Amino acid sequence: MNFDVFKNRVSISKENMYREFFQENRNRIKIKKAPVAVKNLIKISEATLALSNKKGFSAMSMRDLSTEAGLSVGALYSYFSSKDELIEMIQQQSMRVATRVLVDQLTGIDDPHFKLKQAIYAHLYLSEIMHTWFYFSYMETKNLTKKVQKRAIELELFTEKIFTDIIEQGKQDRIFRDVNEELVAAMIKAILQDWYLKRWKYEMRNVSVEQYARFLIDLVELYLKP
Amino acid sequence: MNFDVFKNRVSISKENMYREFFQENRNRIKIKKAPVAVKNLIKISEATLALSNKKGFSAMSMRDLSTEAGLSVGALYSYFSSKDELIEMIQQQSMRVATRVLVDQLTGIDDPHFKLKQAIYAHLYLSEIMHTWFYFSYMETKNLTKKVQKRAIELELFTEKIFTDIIEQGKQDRIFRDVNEELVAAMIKAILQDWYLKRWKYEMRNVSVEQYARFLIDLVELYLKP
DNA sequence: ATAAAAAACGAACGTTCATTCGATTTTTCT
DNA sequence: AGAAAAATCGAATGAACGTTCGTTTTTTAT
Repeated sequence: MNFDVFKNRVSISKENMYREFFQENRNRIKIKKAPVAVKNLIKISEATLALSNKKGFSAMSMRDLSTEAGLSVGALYSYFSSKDELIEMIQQQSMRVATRVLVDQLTGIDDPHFKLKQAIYAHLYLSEIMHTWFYFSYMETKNLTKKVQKRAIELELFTEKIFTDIIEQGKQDRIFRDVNEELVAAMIKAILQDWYLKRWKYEMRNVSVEQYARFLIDLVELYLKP
Repeated sequence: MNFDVFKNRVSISKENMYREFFQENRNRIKIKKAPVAVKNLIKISEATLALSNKKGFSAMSMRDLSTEAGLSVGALYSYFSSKDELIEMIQQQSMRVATRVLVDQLTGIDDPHFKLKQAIYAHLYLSEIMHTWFYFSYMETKNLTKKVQKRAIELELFTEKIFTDIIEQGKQDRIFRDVNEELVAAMIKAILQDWYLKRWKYEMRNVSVEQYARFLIDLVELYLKP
């Protein structure tokens, strides 16, 4: 599976993401019209992630955000009621999309070899499409509210469990050798995360997502071979 | 090599570290007496790393730091002239110790198998001893001054090159098979970093440093076997 | 014991922050 | 076209920030 195919299949339209989000939060958001709200929610979300990833969320001022998003400071507060709520909003929205895509990509697949491969591709490609959010989530989680931290940790463990389960299944089927599946899963996650955390390095060296995916799959398959 | 042996061998004494640092920066630091300065520099450094790792460096106020370090705000400014300089000071000090230990541990070793093993142990054990600084360095670098960022990137590439060089040597000696050494080195670094970035996870699961080191060494040796 | 030197103190300063809200502009509806 | 509703604006507010500096306390040297 190559990157473009995945991108199309998933077709995460930010438009759809935020329209759905707006419907569910009509009561909290002061804006009435969906098209206006969706357009600005996207601008705000992208500006927040861009600024946070550049100099850190707590160093990002609302004046900075106002400039970057092209909205007045007052207007920003029509979409959320505090800096903390802004983050909660972005996190809730992004986490939902990410988990939905991951689960969708894997349901119905039984063969551990294939499922493992698919899980790696899905993770990697997803982090490529939603790069700014993945990076933000990793780097800022510890600085955010307890509520947001808790959700982030749950996601980390949830995605890791996807791998643990696949490996366990493979062991039972005698397809994989007897390994410590928790350590292998943690190792896979660490390598997946390095891709979006050290983008500058891989770009510098002209390593493509596909190459990286192949490398990781080969590594894991070799390690699991009975 | 187990952790305790390493710990004794390198004997990174904070006392010595900061005494050396004080001697070199007598002109900048307003404090005259070495014992006083060293004692407080250690307190300040540890308090800074603890607070930053909990809620982020830019969210840490000088009043917070004053409380945590047990020194008045005014007294803090006898040791550095600005928040930025404080970080530069801590980084300079820690980076020097880290690189010195790594280089010392590897000079004189020729066998690629053994050198690779030693490099992994040294990295892992060092990050265990200097955990707060490694964590801080990873998480905060992007929020700091350009000067400090540049030094951090250089260190990342320097330590990665240690691995690239070992693998290259092993390939030439026909001990390792023909692999993309840049990707393998990046993978090793990612796994090494995961150890100090996700400590909570490995503690939760009772994984020891030695176990983790063994796992990584086995993985790499298996991957490199001709 | 006392004076001088060193260290620590913390209120005060000017700036920047998140957040608010009455005024203004833009859009919608008749 | 004009009135009502929706959206945007940005100056104002008070709290919190990094940093300074005259004063007080502690240590050192005589």
